[in-house]
Amino acid sequence: MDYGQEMNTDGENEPDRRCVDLIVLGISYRSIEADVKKCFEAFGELVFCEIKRDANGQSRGFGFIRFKNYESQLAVINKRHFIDGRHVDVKIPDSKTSAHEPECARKIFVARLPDNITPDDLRQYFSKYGAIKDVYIPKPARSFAFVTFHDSNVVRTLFGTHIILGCSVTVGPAEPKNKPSAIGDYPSSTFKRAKPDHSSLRTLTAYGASPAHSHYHQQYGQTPNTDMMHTFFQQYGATTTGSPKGPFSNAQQSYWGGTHEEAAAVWQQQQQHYR
DNA sequence: GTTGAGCGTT
Repeated sequence: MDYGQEMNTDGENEPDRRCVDLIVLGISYRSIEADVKKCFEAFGELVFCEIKRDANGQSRGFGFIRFKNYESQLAVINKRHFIDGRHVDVKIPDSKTSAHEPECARKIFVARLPDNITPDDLRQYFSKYGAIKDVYIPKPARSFAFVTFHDSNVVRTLFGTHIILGCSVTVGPAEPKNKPSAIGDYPSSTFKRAKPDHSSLRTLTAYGASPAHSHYHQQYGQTPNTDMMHTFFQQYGATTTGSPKGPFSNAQQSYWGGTHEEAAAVWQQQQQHYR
């Protein structure tokens, strides 16, 4: 699914100036794609135009369009237009930001947080990177927090170490909510070779990281680093003090072996061990 | 064969 984003004709690769699919509401059941197209092409070139239909081909009265240039999108959005004698509304679809993209994609996990840091502190610090939707700090404090942005694109740029109020904190991707065992959500094709070695703590730790790795891959298309794994373990209260090389030394190689089921089992042991 | 808030079979 690619609508030509790489063309970069109008700065559309910049996070806030990208064209997205727009929902067109209130289309006449009699209208066809050409009618919708004709209406919106007056504002700029479309790369996509579609009316949603049921199994019988009957229009469902709404559809989606996408412009090539952001200026065009700006011109039509949240305005009322007329197609075939009916007014239609154009909006950013809700499905794009909620259902289609999980909330955790817009969320960072902040670890090693001093207990005296407030939500306002975090808001103030991270707002220089992008608009913030929510800041969550558990009560009582547990040395971590979640910061949710409006745009998922800033998230991946923040992974690593940050200094907030003189304290070094670690930022990593947030795991899916209510799913510490959401290992089944990750593509098992990622893990298909070796068997995990239950005899070594190092391997246990490495396997425990695989959901985070996989999640990272799926969400951000990059290979996670040691720092990020560190963050992941802290999320679950695991002891990660000491050299980063410590329990993480063979994380990479182990990550690529083993199955999700195995990783899940080992992860359970891992958590027991650290209690 | 009608209708009129909603959210996308790929």
